[in-house]
Amino acid sequence: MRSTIKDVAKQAGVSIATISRVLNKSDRVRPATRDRVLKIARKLKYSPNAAARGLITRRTEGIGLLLPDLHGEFFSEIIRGADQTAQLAGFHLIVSSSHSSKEQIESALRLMHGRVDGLIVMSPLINSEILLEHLPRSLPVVLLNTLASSRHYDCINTDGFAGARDMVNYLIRLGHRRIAMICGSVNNREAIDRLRGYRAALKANSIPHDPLLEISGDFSLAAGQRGMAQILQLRPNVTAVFAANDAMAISAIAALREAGLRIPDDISVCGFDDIPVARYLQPALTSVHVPIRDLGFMSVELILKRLQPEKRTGKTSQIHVATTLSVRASCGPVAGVVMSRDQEKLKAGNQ
Amino acid sequence: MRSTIKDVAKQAGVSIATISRVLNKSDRVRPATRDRVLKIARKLKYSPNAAARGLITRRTEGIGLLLPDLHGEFFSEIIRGADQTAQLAGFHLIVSSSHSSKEQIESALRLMHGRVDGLIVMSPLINSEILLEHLPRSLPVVLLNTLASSRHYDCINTDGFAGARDMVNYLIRLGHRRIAMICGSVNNREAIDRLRGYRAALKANSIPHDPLLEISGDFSLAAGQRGMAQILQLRPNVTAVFAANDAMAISAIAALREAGLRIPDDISVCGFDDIPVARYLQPALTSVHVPIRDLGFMSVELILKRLQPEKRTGKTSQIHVATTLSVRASCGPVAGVVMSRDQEKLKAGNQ
DNA sequence: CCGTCAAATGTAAACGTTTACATTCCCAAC
DNA sequence: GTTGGGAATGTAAACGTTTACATTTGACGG
Repeated sequence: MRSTIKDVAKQAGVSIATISRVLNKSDRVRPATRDRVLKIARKLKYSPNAAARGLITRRTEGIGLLLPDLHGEFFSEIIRGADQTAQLAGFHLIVSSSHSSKEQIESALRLMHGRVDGLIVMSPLINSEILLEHLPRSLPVVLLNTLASSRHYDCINTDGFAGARDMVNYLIRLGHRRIAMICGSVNNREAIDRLRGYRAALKANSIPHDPLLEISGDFSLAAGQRGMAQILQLRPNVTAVFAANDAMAISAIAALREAGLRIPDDISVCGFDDIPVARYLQPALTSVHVPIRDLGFMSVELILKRLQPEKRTGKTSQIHVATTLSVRASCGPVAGVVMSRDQEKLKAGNQ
Repeated sequence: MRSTIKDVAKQAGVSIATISRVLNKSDRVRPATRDRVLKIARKLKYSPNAAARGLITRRTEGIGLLLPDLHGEFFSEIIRGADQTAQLAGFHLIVSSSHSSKEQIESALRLMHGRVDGLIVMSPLINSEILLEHLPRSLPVVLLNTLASSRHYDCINTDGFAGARDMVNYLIRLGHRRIAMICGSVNNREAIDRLRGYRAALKANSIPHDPLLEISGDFSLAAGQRGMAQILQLRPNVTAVFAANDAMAISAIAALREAGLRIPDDISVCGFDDIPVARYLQPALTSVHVPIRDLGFMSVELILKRLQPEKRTGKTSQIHVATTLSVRASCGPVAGVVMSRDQEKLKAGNQ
């Protein structure tokens, strides 16, 4: 049986209040007493019961992290960013992944009650009203890349629109006109943003929009392969493929290789997210860089801020995370076109 | 303010005990009463406070997951496997990453007290005694690929020794004699096992052991690149490189490409773990397959089993997880050697 | 030697549940 | 009509803390 505060009190010959004082604020207790208590506590391996303490203090020192069914490096980088920040503040993370249905998110939120002081919700898929309706009113909440972003909550959103637009603009400047996009999951906020950015860039460059070039996908490795198979039917029409995330870009490239095509000579491919492994691929993957770990870091920071009593209320933060282009080797000038000096420069770009 | 059981009781005109009965086992309460209570509970958005309940039931329905500073897909697959299993049983996961020092693991374990019913510890780095000493005696614990594996705890260990040995045997059968290994972190259990497997295979095939071919590394992307740079000094001596994990294999391949070498024609490369992305790389990566997600899954299962009162004590499980070889394109017969029919078959292998 | 006061420590209530035990209720059997 | 008994519900203790308030202690000035 785990030892309790009473055990320590009995052995030390003092009351439990004194133990509590020693362990917390050291609210003026005689040094001799303190030392004795500390020694006995250590001997008994005493550590306060979190439930009991949480009950009375109304603080759990926990932060809930609700994630969608994320795969790969994106997922782990978010968690690592969040956990590192939380740990520094003495908080822990309750991670819950895979929410798609109303019931799942409901039960996940219910689970969090009484266990966390704040909630980070990354829910690009869930219908806005359902989510907003079930969000606790009593807890600080951060909405991360969530479809239902609202003025009433602190929000962090990566600018998928601008990122995608910039990437497509880059492709266009390389001479590409027939650019396909392998899309993310339907109803996914990030997928929608990125698709919008793609369309906007085409429009701004007076390139007619061709629905056939918008290939459906779902951010998974398998989807990239399927999507590319579909695109290969359109070849040699298509000279560049923009995948809505890196995972799909990676498997798209694999499909291309299998078909005997060279990248970027025959066809250019780029991704989105710039996961750590992107720069080490063959060819190194051109991608829209998202500061993934910072997303987790900033989310926790926002929660911690709200936990300070004086910051409890007040205007919500609406954080816009900018993306940058990581230009690497997987995109080149359109095949058969002589490179202009401009394009040479572009291709050299940053690492 | 969040509503409590008292609020519900008052509105429903019954005692709090009845509310509790309705919400828990439905311990014979009149249907009319039950319906009334349920309706009011829903109206008030009541959900029981986890801390209060945990205090009295001594159950938190939480499982602690202590992970080392893991990167990439390995990390996320473990968590996903664990979380999915936990969710099905109504449990949640408290994830804590990054523990290297004694203090860190101590404080992480302290944090868990009163918050979890069981603990999964993956701690290949920590000194055995320190870890074992701080493990709670009162909680079910599963040691996952941990250096300090002990008969007194349920343990799950992937057979890194056999996996590495098999891989090196495979390379030898392909004709390789000068095989370098880029190692994992020093003092890391998995790194040690894999290195032992490498040495054992060499010895069994009467290939003299060359310390120069054991390159230090730490499982990170950067280390693979560094390691390969080191190996390139030895070329063309070395015909195959075995990286202790896939991340290092990936960046090793990148370094090789940068040096203008072809894989596997000039040099063969293989990894360990077989992360999901491995099969989509260029060339597709030959790797030792580890059922990563199952590791998380099985760990949670073991904890849940121990939580059943009748299974509380009893012989500990010592689970040995076998690896398999995922033979793909990144390894081939040694350069300049004519392929025998045997080797042809080997290379064709399974996908 | 007493009264005063601050410092040190103790006492007990509170947090929101669950649950053993007590009570009430109602109906059936005598 | 009384009694017995099971079903429904209520009462209160307990879980392990924190903390407002009460009490004890001891030093010191008068």
